[in-house]
Amino acid sequence: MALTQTLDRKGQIQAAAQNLFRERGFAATSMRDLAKAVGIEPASLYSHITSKESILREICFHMADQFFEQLDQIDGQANPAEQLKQAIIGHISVIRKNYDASAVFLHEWRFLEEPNLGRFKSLRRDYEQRFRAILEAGQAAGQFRQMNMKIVLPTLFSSMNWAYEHVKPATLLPPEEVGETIWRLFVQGLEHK
Amino acid sequence: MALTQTLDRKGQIQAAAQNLFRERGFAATSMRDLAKAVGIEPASLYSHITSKESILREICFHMADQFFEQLDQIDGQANPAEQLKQAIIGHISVIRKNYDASAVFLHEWRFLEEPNLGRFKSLRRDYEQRFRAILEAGQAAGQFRQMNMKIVLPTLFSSMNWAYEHVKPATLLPPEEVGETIWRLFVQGLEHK
DNA sequence: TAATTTAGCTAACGAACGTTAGGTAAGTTA
DNA sequence: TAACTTACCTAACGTTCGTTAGCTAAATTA
Repeated sequence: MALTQTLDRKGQIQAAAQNLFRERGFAATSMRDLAKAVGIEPASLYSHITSKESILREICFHMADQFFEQLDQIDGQANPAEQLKQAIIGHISVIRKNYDASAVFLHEWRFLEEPNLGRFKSLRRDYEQRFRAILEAGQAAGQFRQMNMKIVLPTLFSSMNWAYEHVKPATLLPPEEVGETIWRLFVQGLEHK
Repeated sequence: MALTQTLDRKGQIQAAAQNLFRERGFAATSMRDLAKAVGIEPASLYSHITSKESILREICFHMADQFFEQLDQIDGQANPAEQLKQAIIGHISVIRKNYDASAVFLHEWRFLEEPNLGRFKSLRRDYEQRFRAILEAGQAAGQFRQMNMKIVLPTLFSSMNWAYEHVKPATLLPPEEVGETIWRLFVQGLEHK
């Protein structure tokens, strides 16, 4: 990440780890790679962290916190379509603000060890349920058509999560534009009315 | 995959590798893990393959072949919306027929070494262009609304590619149903007309 | 049947892995 | 100033990594 010089050592390690874990994956990144990126000896990392997995753990759970915080800012009075729009834009904004960390959150969580792995999966399930509730409210209110939620829900998440895996230029599209386009695609479809 | 007993050794190695690379990732799967899954000694693998990367290479390019074959079966006379439907269902069918291998294709290709990595990326770009051409034909014909293709195209691919990463029950939904639901979502949207 | 190939084995190579032990020199606190 | 803490170092630990060398016994071919 940028502005590394303003971070303390712990922060530098986390930032470098986010970047390396994103680019090469957790398993293919060695502690020696990480130490080199930070500019210290491998053994010195252990003055600041307790294990390789602990770095991954902090990245994953910190991202989870941010996704939940964003959900809490949705207008509870708005109609389902409007709530969905806010949730989509919020989700994408969190990804965009944490380019490296969100890729790690999305792809590398499986290298968490128990009990963290179980806790993580549980949080993820809760988060998905919040989106499901919005979609079902839309159906109950007659605003959304009846569709198989087992398909629509993962499709929505896949659509929101693509942002991290593309090259920088594409990801520089403003989150509001990406979010609104995906939302319009989902609500109105490609076809002219 | 099932029916291992009907495969020759090379085929068994490929099937086991597809499964392990999907479940743990390429980097976190050792040749000793692979040998154990096949039931032979690690060194014996090298009677059938030339390197760990060569296994990955065969998986990735074999999947690429299948995706392109599927595209060639689309009805060139049909209108863009119909062509899109066929392309989506075809893409998802290929994934479904190759549950493990498609996950490897989608996630582990970055561990290819040059020049295979470059060749792979190029094939991928070509494949995406074929979908883009269908969408743009729909816009040119006035059937699809004008939307930012830099967003719509990756959204479409993300939507099609989720199938592999979910637990078995969800993936047992028939490809036609998944494909048609995603297609309807894209063309008509969630909202009632 | 003799010669060759195939498919596996044991053993081991050098390199890289995550991590720990133990020390040093500078900065901080009592 | 003396005691302690912090942030790093060098050195090395035991393990695992992908892969090779060299062998054997069975299957195949001449």
